Amino acid sequence: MTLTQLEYLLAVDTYRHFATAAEKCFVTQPTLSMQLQKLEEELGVQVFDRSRVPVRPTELGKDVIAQARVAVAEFKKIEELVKVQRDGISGELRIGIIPTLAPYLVPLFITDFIKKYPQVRITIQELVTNTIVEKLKLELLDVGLLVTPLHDKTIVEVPLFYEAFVGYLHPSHPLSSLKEITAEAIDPAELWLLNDGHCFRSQVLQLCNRAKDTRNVHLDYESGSLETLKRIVETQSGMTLLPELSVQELPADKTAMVRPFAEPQPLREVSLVVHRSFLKRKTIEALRDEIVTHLPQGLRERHPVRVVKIK
Amino acid sequence: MTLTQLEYLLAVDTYRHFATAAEKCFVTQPTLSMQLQKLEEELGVQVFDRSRVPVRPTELGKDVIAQARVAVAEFKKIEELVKVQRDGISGELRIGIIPTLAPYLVPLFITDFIKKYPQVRITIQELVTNTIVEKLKLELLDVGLLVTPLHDKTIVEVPLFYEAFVGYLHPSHPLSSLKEITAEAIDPAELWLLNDGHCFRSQVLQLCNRAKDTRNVHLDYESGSLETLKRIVETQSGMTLLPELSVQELPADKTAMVRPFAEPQPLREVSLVVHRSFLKRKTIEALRDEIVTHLPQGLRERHPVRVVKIK
DNA sequence: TAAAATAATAGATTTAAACTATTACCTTTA
DNA sequence: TAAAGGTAATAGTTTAAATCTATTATTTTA
Repeated sequence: MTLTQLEYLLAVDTYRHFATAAEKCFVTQPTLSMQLQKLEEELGVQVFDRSRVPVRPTELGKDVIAQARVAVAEFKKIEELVKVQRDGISGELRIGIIPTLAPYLVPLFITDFIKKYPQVRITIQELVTNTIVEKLKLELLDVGLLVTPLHDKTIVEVPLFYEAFVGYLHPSHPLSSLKEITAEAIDPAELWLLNDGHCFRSQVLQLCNRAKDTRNVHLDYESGSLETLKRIVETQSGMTLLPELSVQELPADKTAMVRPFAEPQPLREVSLVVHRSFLKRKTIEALRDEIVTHLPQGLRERHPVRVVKIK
Repeated sequence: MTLTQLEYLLAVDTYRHFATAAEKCFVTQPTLSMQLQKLEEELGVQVFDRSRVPVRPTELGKDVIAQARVAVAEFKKIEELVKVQRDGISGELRIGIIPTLAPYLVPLFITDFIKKYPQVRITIQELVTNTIVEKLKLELLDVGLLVTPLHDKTIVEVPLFYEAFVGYLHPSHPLSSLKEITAEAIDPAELWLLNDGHCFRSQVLQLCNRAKDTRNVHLDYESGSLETLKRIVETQSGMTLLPELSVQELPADKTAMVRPFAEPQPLREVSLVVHRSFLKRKTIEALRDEIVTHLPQGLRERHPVRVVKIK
């Protein structure tokens, strides 16, 4: 059994396709096939069921793959150790972040982070929660920024801050006359909502005591970005709920459309999450510190009161 | 970096000698030397300081070695996983056990264990606590049976039972007239003791409130085995302290020389200990179960009251 | 200072990993 | 139902690298 064989094994598990896996490993498909056969022969078990398309692990194969991921991760930490010692914080950092956080959180810290750690190459992908979790498990991402808790044992959550929900209302909306709003006063049926799949959607519905998904809320139109929702409220009518960070830098006329919730404000827990293998630890710790120090004062100091849980 | 290279690395760390390490890896010394050089070159750091005899790790090398041990252990678990699935509990099990426990504990479970798990090849070594701990760290032992706590973060302790101390007195001894003895009544200066290095010695001294080591107790003669101490008390005079298991199967005339402590009896915590890498998990769990089920009734059900800590 | 011990180096040999080309075996589709 | 396309295995060759034996360079010990 060699380290290379395990890497081929993990690649096949990740891509579920021999040729693709081989390409990602920079070898040809027969090379990968043969090494996998040798590995299976040595272990005395079939790891993949090749009779199905796409290939998939056997039952025992799943355990082997899981342990192989642990072993290979521990292996990589040896190189990491030496690298951090020699070059300081450096290397590639692949971040996955949910779309309702990205446009407001990333600008806060990104330039200073790049200035402080010029040796780090950052990749940022806007993805929904489920995709981030999957990619973390396959080691296609190093770290995720999203809303927790996830209730996933293979993922480690590091809470960063607790973000309030706020109302965003057209001046014509009945609740617009109030200084503060409450969950009870909101009719979920008249809320502009994000597409299904965004965790912010389910958080909002849950906040309004509508655990189950709802059809014909307002219209069939459902947006993929908070900015679209804001634009609709601004130029048309109705209301929507937004996360606090998205209304930080509004011009005065638009700030007038924001209504905070009455205390205790509903909050969502925003966390940095990593796979429990804890690769690139130092770099990720640097990222966490950099995000936290760049948060608006109010957010950094807030304690969790009523946190909206997803699902 | 290959798995083989790491194994060479660990072997050199374990034996601190290239030729010996090479032999244990079943390769020649030049092979091992070259692979280690390649590894060091690839990592870009010197792992061993060869200018000293015997060779020793550099500061950074120590970290590399520690992480390499973790990685290689996780690697081995892949094979273990498959093996347990295929063959059930099997393979080699190297047990280290302290001399004050071995002759009384091993006979209790060993034959039934061998009968139940014929696929397991057992090796038992009688060693003092420190040696067992060192060998566990170097993976020269799989499991230790000794008295805890050890206060060592790399070792995991699984308490098995709480064993009482008892007095063993020559009929002529003044305390012999009493039914029970107490620590306060014992003069440590007139106790027959084991050699220095045995944890039972320090436990007994601690029990009698003599934390520091004492010279000229009784005589210069200090025994290496409890059986010798017993024989001295039986045929000569004086007293000694013994662990409970060592007086389980005595003939009537000798049982008469045993005096238990008054409640609360002083107890020592006997544990199964393993390295935190948790190799051979299933086999070791089987061992633990087998030991516990073969304990004398009284021992198995006893709760810890006053436990004598070592050092 | 000579002998012994230890690790590094040189060069040859063996082993095995990787490549190209092709085949076998599915599934999909025309 | 045959043809096309996709997928992994197999065959044979080349390339790379791990290991071996023999020897040298250095340090330690007697």
